[in-house]
Amino acid sequence: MVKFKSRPSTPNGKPAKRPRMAYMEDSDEERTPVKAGKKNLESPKKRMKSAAPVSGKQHAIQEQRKLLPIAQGRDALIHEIRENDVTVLIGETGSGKTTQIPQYLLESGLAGKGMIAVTQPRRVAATSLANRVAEEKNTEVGKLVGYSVRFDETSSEATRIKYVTDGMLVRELLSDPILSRYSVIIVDEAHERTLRTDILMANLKAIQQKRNKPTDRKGKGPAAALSPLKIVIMSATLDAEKFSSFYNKAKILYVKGRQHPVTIYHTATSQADYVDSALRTFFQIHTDRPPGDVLIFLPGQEDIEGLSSSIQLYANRLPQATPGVLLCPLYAALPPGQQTKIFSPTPKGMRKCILATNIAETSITIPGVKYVIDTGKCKEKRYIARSVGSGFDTLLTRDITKSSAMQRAGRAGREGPGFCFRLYTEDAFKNMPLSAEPEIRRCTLTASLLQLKCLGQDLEELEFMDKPDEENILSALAALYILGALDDKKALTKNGRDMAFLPLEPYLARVVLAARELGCVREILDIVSVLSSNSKLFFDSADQRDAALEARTKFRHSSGDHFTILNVVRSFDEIAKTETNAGKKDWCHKTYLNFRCLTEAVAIRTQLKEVCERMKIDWTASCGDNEQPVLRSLVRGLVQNAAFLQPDGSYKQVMGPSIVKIHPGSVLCDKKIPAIIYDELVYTTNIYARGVSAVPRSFIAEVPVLNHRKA
DNA sequence: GAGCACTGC
Repeated sequence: MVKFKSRPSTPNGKPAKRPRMAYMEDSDEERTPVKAGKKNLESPKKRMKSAAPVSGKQHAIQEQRKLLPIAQGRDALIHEIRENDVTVLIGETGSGKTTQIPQYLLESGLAGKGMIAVTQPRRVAATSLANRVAEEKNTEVGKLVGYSVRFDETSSEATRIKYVTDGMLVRELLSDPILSRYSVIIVDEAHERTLRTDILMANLKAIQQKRNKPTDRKGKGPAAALSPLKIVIMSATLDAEKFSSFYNKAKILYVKGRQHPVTIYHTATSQADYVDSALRTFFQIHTDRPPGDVLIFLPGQEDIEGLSSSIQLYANRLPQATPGVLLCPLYAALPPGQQTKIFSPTPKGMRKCILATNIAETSITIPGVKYVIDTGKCKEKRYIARSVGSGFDTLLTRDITKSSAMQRAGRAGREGPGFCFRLYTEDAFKNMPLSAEPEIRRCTLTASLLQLKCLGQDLEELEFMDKPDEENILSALAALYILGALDDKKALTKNGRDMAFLPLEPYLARVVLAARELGCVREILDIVSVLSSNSKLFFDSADQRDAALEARTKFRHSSGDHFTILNVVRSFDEIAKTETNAGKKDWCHKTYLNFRCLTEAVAIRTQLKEVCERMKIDWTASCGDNEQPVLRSLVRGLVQNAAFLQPDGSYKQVMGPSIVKIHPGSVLCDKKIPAIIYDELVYTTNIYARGVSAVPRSFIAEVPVLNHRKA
């Protein structure tokens, strides 16, 4: 039995005055509430009438819009944004800020002749928001309202509101450094502080200084013809002051959300085994509480699989009268077919139990959840910079942050009053950091540094909300130098510019450029496309491990994972010649390959071929069955990731001090290979090299930069 | 002997 404190507490840790407190409702912060002001431009009624011919569905949509919490503050919001160059808007979940504000700004004429961009950290968000807003505007997406994400652009000359991924806008800087097409840029989900959001926010500050300078508008300097830029930063409640002070004390506005009350319980004592506590808590809910689905937050796949089978075991032993349990695991690497189960309605007399990673915190909203069990744990990727180019990523379980805990609790109150059981004490909650450290402080900066170099900027000089770590910058500089993207004066080389032009990680871009010299671009594009796909090529869940290994043996290649990938892609291409989409899917299913990964890889490859053509790279050049050019190309990009076998069977980095092991998922695991190169190094239970190939030692020695360093 | 989540002309 897990003991929870009998008195529930509020999500932000303050004692509950009322037993059922609305999520995020109380706060002592001084706020500028947004209310319908007197400076109304037009009455709400008039506004709705002006919309296109009103069908029944349209009417319902417009009625719904009027009911959104943000609707009553419309005119005041427009007024504030008109008066201020930068506005920080804090909007709680369900306020409607992301769909409504762009429309308000357009309707008020505030955008002038320019476009309104709304940035999102995730692709799905950008596309689905554009669809939603187009529907509200009673038009097709791609006309007045459009979107732009990688591989998928739906916008036109007529587009005035464009939903884009933040990465897309950063890319756009390369061709249009002052983002001249836009008159308003709305940065949404700014609190997530992704690397791209931070780079964008730093650039926006500089761009606005250029575009809004009064002296320039009088006709002096190059900015004379520039139209001013409005910036709106939108975020969840935390960190408002930080955004505001970054933009010279920008005005902060608050919009209320619409969220059902969530009652929160903390455990009385801290729990040694969070998986076991989650198991007990689930059955306490299942036997004591009324119907409603349960969402359990766990750090990763391993815990999800473990807890899932324990729950199944105990559920089978319950008395017949107890409702059945429908288990739904949910993590990114799960085959999509098994993810859809979550959205289908819970069968009568059953209780759905969703076991999810962080993916359910922001990316996927699950209907019907009434109870949340929060283990208080997550996994975090963190780059450890080590002297010259020998850093590695860690992926370790750690405690979550306050903002994450609040987000998780909020997932219980989407459709009605809910309950959140935190498997940690109230003190533990109070001691959590407010929000996660921004990515710019904990991720590899190599790709961003290269992009900035192309803009004539530098990580050291650009003004960021949080400064990147010195060691991390040095490590990125070293990496780019080794790849030949920067010269010894830290200046961008021709090679570097070409690398930035390719939509690939710098090291993979270098592999493609090497393949150009060695005449094996065709093979390299096949490999690189899979490596830069988001999803994994091979599925691996505990229950089907042996069958999967068996089905895949025909792809295994003795020189390692890169050639194994090439074999898979070649087979898939063969199948694709004759099979329909369903046939390809079926083939993937039988061989335990991820259809999504291969589909994405094919899209990336197509894009890379187009880019190659523009760069005058012959992508049809092939080396046939000669493996040497392919391995040489890989070595050129992965030279930092080379390791030699030691007498004791371990591997030692060539350019760093670490002892590494070959990841168990690699085809070269347990093999004794004199020299290897690898895609990445991840520290979990050991320092593991993932994506490994065997290469002749001489290939590593012949890379120019190593000769340099010896000389 | 093992894989949090995202993104890109």
